[in-house]
Amino acid sequence: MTAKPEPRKARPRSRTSKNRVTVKEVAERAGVAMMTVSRALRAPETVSEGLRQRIDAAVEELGYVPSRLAGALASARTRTVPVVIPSLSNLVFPDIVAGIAEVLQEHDLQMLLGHTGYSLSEEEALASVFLSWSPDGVIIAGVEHSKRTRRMLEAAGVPVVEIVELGDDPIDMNVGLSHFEAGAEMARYLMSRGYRRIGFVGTLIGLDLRVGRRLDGYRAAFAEAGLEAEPVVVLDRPSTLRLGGEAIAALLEHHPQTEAVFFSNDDLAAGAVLECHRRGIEVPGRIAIAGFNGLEFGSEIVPRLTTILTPRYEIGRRAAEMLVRRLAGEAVAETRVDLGFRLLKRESA
Amino acid sequence: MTAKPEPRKARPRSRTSKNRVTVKEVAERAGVAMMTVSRALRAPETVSEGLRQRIDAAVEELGYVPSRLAGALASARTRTVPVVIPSLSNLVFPDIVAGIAEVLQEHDLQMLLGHTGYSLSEEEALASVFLSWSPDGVIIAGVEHSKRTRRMLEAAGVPVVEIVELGDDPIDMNVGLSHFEAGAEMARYLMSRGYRRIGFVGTLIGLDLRVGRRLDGYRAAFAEAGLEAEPVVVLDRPSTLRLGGEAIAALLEHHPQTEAVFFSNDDLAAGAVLECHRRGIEVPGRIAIAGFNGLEFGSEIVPRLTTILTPRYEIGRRAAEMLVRRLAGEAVAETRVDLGFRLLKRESA
DNA sequence: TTTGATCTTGTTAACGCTATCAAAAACCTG
DNA sequence: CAGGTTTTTGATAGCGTTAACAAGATCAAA
Repeated sequence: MTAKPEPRKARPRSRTSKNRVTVKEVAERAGVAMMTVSRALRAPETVSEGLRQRIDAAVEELGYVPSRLAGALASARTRTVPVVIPSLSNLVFPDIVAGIAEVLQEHDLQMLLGHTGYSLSEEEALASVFLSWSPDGVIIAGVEHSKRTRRMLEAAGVPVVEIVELGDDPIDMNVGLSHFEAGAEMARYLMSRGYRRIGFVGTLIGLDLRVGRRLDGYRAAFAEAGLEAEPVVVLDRPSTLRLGGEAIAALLEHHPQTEAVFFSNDDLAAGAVLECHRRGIEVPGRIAIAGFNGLEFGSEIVPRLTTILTPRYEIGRRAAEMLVRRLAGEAVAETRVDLGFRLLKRESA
Repeated sequence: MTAKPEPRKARPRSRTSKNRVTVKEVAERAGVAMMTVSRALRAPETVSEGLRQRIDAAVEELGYVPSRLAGALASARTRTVPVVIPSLSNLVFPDIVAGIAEVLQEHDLQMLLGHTGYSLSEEEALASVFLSWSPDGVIIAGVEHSKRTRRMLEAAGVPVVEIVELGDDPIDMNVGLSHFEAGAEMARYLMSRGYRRIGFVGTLIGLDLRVGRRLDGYRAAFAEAGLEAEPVVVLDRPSTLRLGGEAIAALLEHHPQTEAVFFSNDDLAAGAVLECHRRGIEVPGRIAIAGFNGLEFGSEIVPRLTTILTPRYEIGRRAAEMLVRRLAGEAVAETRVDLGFRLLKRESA
């Protein structure tokens, strides 16, 4: 009990997941130092022709695949950018993601996609997981997050781009459009067409606060014109065509004087148009219908959907570009980019 | 030059990405060993109440966030499952992904989503990147991959589930349905409705070999009945409603005797129905139209789309469940699961 | 009490890679 | 061709964690 025990030696063990080939083996095979192998793979031009060939051969023969895990840990760079979006089934996001993916790929950055299901707590959980992987940057939809999420993102010390919606106080960078303005614009347009009793139907679920913004803008425009926006129908389920159909049916029954309806997105609006078609209700004769987003199907149905086109792909690209520029150490002058929207005046309203 | 240089000592450096808080600091603060901190976080029940509290407090005070990178490297487990799908904009995949995500989440596994754009080489690149992150398992759409992709997946030594389509020689596990059978079933159904001149319109792009399978089955059924499937129109762009509309227009012009058309998916089919609507062409009177997948909008248009419903969500869940079971060390008896499909007989054909 | 079994805690050595810096080699230049 | 400069290559020490094992502490049974 008194004799100071000499330091124990833990015996080596084989913890290696499988018979993974490592740089060491490649180095031995090629007769060079590990470091030279590492260099030959990441910056071939810094290694002499001869060695490079020997190394490449060894890599090929051994079927060496570098462990990004180890590389990332050693270099403190993961070349990884998580993208947090609310939903995959909402066709708005694939377009955005496509834009992001394209740019990130060009710069050899790996995109990690996560969806929150429009839930703030999910978003928080996702952010936490993603950040624990030490990403090089983060792209996240929306400007409203839980306090903790915001704190984590700020503390992460990496570039963050909030997308889709423009906020007053972005965490870092922000690319999107004013959903308030878009809502107001549509309201003005509908009024300009002579409609007066104009309803609003939208899904207000969890994180999809963009809808709320559009409604706000919508109301503001009416207030300005001395009119009142009504009826306003708020749905609490994810938007589907079916839901839009049900909504228009209910609305026509309970508020028969309504002349036009602004739906919070094209899915609902198109569903309403289709429902009217089935019921033989004339659009826009009996009731005018407008949507939001400018998805493809809006231009295929009859009558074609009046809607607001959002620059989704462009938002994705721009966000990724800003991120990349920041990673390259360049200063990004404009950290808040408004990409606007376009009113598509078509036959449905 | 002669004196053997004594081993150089590289001086320590600060490579730490930022002022990251590490277990070490937490341990010091709590007055315990690093290992105890590690344990307290991963398996709290193995640490005594008192220490656990001190550790939790230290974690909280320091704002410690474990580095998964380091953890994964040390434990040779990343708790990560890449999911490789062809496309995000094809509405088929979000359903599958939702099923997968749900199960993985329950088991604390992180899903990494990647899309290939239906390109084999993209798929290969993606597989390579994902594997270099040492995932715990892989879920990948389709059963046809490049030789190298297949080799990499086999060599990875982790559970692999190929989904959507059933193959004869899966890499490991396989969940899906027979697209050949589905195509044949639709052909038989259309024939049973009395149609004889039945065309096929589909997009055959890159990796979407499922369409080819459906066509094969379709042809086989015709051959069996002593009829010939024609015309067969092969498109080389991604499916959209617009494309379906154009296709039906062209087909009616060049092959006016055609009585029915089987589209390779609902997008095309719905686009065709809408085009006919615009042109005042009766469906199915003048031309019957059938689709594939059973997406929502098929039941909202008029006439409702006759189609084949695929169990997408279920495919996702099942695939993830099999993967999880394998990770838990359980043997999975049935490694090839046929989840079938359902013919939805509606008004369009 | 003693002894063996069980539970907690700690020590050490990886995990597989790359940043850093130094040595060696190759290249100039007058 | 000496001396300086540039380019290549190499040795070492981490990156931040956890597996493996060992030692102490605690407990139960005898």
